[in-house]
Amino acid sequence: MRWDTLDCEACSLSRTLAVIGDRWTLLVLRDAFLRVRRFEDFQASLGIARRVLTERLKLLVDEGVLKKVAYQERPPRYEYRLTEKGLGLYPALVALVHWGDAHYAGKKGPPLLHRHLTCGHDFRSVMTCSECGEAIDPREVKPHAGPGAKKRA
Amino acid sequence: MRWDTLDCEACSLSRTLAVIGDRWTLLVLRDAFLRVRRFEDFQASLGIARRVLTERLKLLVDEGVLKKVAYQERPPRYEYRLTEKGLGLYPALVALVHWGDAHYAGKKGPPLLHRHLTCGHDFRSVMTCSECGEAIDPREVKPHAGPGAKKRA
DNA sequence: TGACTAAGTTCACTTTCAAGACTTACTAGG
DNA sequence: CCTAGTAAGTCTTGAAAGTGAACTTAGTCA
Repeated sequence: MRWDTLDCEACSLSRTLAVIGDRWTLLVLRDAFLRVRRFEDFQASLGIARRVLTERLKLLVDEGVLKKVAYQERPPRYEYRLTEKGLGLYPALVALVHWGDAHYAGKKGPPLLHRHLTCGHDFRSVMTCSECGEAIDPREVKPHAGPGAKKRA
Repeated sequence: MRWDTLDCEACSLSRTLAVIGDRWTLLVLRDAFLRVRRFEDFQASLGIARRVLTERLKLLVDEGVLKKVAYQERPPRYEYRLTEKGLGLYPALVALVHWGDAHYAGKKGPPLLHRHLTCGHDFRSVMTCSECGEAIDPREVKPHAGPGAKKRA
């Protein structure tokens, strides 16, 4: 299988990675969640090749994860903002950050904390079941084929 | 910044991506969660270059996400199993899958469903606050510097 | 008209990946 | 002892992606 055919796989993870799985894309999204919006600001924060940044932003816009919005008309200047679809990636992003906190924080502790404004505390993400509200233990999950599964011969 | 210096960044997402951000790694982990264990089985499922698979498995073992265990002694044969650290990636993985379900499932629906054995239902993941138990809305989160933040000049 | 800014695009080189073949280690069985 | 088989790699070549820096474009403003 080739990386550039991931979007054709009957697998939601493959299709997701077709959009956000290239190098730097999740870090671009991290910055978008930290309210970075302009090309130069993404570039300054990440320090990556400008062509790579251009390509990542374009794909995210094409897939509706970010939207390119004019913030000035004379001359026309653009910024990139998260869409609802893009906001939907937040749980995955925060879960990755918290996993990194748990395993790679170092002696000083995590570099970034997340304050839940609703209750006023710094939080860790807990993944719960949409049906019963319990925290999910991967040992208590059984994957099974859904309607979009590839047919077995 | 170069991709191969991500682990040196004062950012948990960077450090996480240093471990799981290369091509195919999350798909290797997907298969591990689906109980694929042997090299040939990963290779058959993914269809990727054998050298790439070797490298991905090695890094995951080196970082303690998978463990390489002998399942036979004569001749010695190995399989790769998730560790507790590896199980900790489950929330992020499932969040990515459910995001893909929401946006790329197609007409038939998602290819794979997840049955929560505790309550007997297929579930979607809901990320909640560890402190108050409410579902997290990214608009109600404020990131702020933690103890491991890089010092400002 | 020249300087400036933002947002790209281009170039030469390096690194990573794809595809397939090949190698190694260690049997089991004749 | 030899051969065939299996699992898990390693190697080679060509293609694709990424790096780092310079350059270009568009549209101002003074």
